[in-house]
Amino acid sequence: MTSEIDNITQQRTEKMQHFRDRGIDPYPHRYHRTHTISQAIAVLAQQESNTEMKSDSMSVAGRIMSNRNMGKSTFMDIKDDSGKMQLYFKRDTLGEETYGCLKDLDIGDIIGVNGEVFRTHSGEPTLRVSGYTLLSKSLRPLPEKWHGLVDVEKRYRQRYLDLISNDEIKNIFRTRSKIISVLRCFMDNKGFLEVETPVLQPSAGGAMAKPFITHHNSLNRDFYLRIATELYLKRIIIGGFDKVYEIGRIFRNEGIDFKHNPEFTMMEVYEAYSDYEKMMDLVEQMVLYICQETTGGTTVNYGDDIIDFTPPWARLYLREEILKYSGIDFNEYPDAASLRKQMSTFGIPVDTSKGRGKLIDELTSKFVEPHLIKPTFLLDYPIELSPLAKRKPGNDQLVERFEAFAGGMEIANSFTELNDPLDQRARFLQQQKAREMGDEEAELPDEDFLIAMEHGMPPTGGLGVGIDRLVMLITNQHSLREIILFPQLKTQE
RNA sequence: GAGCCGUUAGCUCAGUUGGCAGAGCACUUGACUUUUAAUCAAGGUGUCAUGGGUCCGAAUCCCAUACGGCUCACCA
Repeated sequence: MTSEIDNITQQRTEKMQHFRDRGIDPYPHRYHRTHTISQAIAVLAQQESNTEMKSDSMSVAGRIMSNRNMGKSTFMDIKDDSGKMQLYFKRDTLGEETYGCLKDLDIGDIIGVNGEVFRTHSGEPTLRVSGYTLLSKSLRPLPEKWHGLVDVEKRYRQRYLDLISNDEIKNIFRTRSKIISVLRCFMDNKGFLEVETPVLQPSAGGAMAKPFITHHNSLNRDFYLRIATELYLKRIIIGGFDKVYEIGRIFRNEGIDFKHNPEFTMMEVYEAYSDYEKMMDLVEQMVLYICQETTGGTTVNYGDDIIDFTPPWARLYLREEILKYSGIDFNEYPDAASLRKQMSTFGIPVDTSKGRGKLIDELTSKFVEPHLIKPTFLLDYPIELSPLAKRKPGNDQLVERFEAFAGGMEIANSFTELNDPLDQRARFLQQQKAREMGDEEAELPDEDFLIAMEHGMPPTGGLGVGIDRLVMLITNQHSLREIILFPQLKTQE
């Protein structure tokens, strides 16, 4: 790009050529290391506590992170996935020629070294190098050693540099991986079957969101990237697998911000003969278990707050909480027009294309959600917002649905699943009307799904958990981009 | 999609009222056999995001564009 980087790359390319000139492959096929760096340091600690143990030669490998040349001796730091260790190269040990070739090594190169571990005067665990092997020559300079990589855009676009130079970043992604593995373990132990359903769907259903559209060439038709796994998982329940879950990538064609990435990871769970009450218990147990297995405790720090996941979580009614925080009782406004009018007298700007459900949703996210720091269930949602959920007995306007919140974010959504095919058909029709009124996110009718349900679906509890947001909570990160390795950014140029 | 802020060396950052483009790290050369943000001496390094404009003169002022951040809108 500029002459400077060309310059550095050219110098390093020349150094690489020096190795070739000496008959050394700068990119050898393999290297046998006997220990990781943390294992090597552990061996040193063993030797120190047991003086009869003799120090054996061992080999480790890693990336050179710093280089302190002192003339006839040289110190380097190398880093592998397990940690960091100092290397001590001495001319008297290596011989003049081998020692002299150190000048062709650079920060960023990956090397293998063998020797014995010892501790320097200042207590630093160090490997006294008796031989080294270049494993990969680096042609570009690393970010600055002290400040690391700070530029947020570069951190996301060149995440590998972020991982190399900012150690704490790796821990976030280790925790993310652990959370998913612990979650899987939890579900498996509860007897749930992990299944996979199509990402490419002829019609995008199961949630209210705009889909991505793609094209299948040989079928010559468009497909949608899934916005939810719901309708396929329910078909599986109908098929007789009583407890299923899927952890999968979901795609929604919407704006990007600290809480939203166009692709994100969600777990959906369906259990026959369960309902939303039992799903609340499941969520409480699940999140507590994940927290304990990943942090060792029942609480996490999230910003200035401490969040305790110990059950039971607060179970509050949506209507009462909206009333409490906004002063509006949506029961008094049975249609969109009257609710909209009431909201505007409260000075809340309202989009006239929104139906009653969307208005209630807006009241929730604007007035209630920010207060839900402690783990909380909000119960009983308006029917307009939930075309796949079963009505609340005794109240035709509400469904048996909850959303779980923590840290001011929604982390789970669940309902007692609608299994009455005639009601389901009517709800789809209602959604179609909303769509004709201009609601682009209304649920699309899915005839194939209706046929499935007409064969008989057991009473079922369903649950969706936003894995990314759960990871944000556990790792105390306040942007999705910090917990997704490659967050979506605009392409440059 | 709207508003505000940002973009200067490979990295981290200064840059005064519009008057020669700067530092540290990194890099090159030299000294140094337990250093550790090693130290010491010397050296090279720029499309000041991009494109226009104002001006004798622009990193600096104005306009547009790109990308990013924050706030809002939409959403989980």
